[in-house]
Amino acid sequence: MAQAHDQEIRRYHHGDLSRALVQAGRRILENEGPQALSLRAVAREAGVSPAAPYHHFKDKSDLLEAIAKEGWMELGVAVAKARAQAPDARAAMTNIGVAYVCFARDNPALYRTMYDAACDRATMGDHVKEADSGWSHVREALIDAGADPNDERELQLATVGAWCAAHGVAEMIGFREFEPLKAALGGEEGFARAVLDHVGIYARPAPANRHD
Amino acid sequence: MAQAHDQEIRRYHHGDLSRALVQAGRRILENEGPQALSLRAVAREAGVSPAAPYHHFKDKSDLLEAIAKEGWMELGVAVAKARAQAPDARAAMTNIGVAYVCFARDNPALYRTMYDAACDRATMGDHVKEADSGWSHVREALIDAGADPNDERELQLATVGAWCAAHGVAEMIGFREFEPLKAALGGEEGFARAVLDHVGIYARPAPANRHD
DNA sequence: TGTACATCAGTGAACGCGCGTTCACTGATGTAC
DNA sequence: TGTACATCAGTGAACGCGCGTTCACTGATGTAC
Repeated sequence: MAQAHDQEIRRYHHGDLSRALVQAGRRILENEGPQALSLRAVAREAGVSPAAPYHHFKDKSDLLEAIAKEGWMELGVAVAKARAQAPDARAAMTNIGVAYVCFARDNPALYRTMYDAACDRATMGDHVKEADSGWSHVREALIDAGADPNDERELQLATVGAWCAAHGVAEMIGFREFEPLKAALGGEEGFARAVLDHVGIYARPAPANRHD
Repeated sequence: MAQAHDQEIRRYHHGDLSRALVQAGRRILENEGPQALSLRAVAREAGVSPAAPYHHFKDKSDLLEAIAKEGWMELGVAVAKARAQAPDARAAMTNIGVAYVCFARDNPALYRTMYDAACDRATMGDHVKEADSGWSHVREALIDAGADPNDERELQLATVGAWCAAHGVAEMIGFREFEPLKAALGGEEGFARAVLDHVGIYARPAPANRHD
């Protein structure tokens, strides 16, 4: 029982099929793209009958949500790491933006699935509210960078703005027409940094110290 | 023959099926969303057999491209109008951004289809290069607003930045978690304006007049 | 002006496909006694 | 420690569905003579 996770031999009872299905789904996303992500394909990839997933997920979209959720968590980790490694508060914002874009670039199908699920439900999901989520890291980084923590509206606006900019760049970065510009700016990361920096995802200083 | 376009009576030869199919597709998008947009559904909606579209489009994706192209053209028109109506160059940028976001909000399924087609091909398409495209209007509006027309890299960067910001806002604006903020900012248009303004989609002044 | 005919733009039936989901089932597991 | 049994987590066959695409066809059109 305890060693079930690591064994390659198939047994009738899988051990942790729920997790295996999510991983299989991610493998399909990576190898074949979002349009190949069917329930049957996931079951097939996990080496299990088409009916098996129904013991773990209500229906197809329930499984997709689980996959998306894992994506949001990993995005949160990437953002947290980028933030932690920044030398100062302003650099933290840039780093976060670049990390966000790189996550989307490195996991394009997963990223697409995450947003598709969000769009279908018209909500980003509960994950944004959790501590350690990408969203809350952006928010805190903005405070670190001088945003007024007492001006809730301003803070929300800044968070949304930074998020939108990063999302926009994430979706544009793959387009061929930007190849020359990317090359001129030192690759995709340089491109992302330059665009985000140009647009300006940083905090506006709080009113008190605005006259700088 | 001449009056064929306006007649309701169905004749064996349709007259302008190509155009009718694009319109049917848009009707489906509006009423049932992107996932309902199958070739068969479009033919059905146009009142024609499933094989008929093949006389006008190579395959399904060819039809989708035609629908997307119409979307890009209309987006260009909306952007042009917003730009033309602005009192000054800076306001033009904001107006363009808001118009972009409103277009996406008012035609969500079409907008999605436009970007999906673009992502599949990894290119935004030739439309961006045309005069009167949304893209070229943004570029020109940035020059009007003080961007250095001789600094091509800077100009491209500014255009990409503004476009990314607008796209980001367009995709975020539907999420429920922003309802309170939208309400506080006077609705969706106010929200879009505030976020775009906060992020800053404007031109950086050319070096010559940078010390303002 | 009339007719023969090539071409065009439809039809409708059929193809094979993969999908999500359900169902009755069965093998494996763990627990109560 | 052994056994009976409830429960759990699988199987595999089947359902109906809508899809993209192809095919031989036919009705309508327009043009050459």
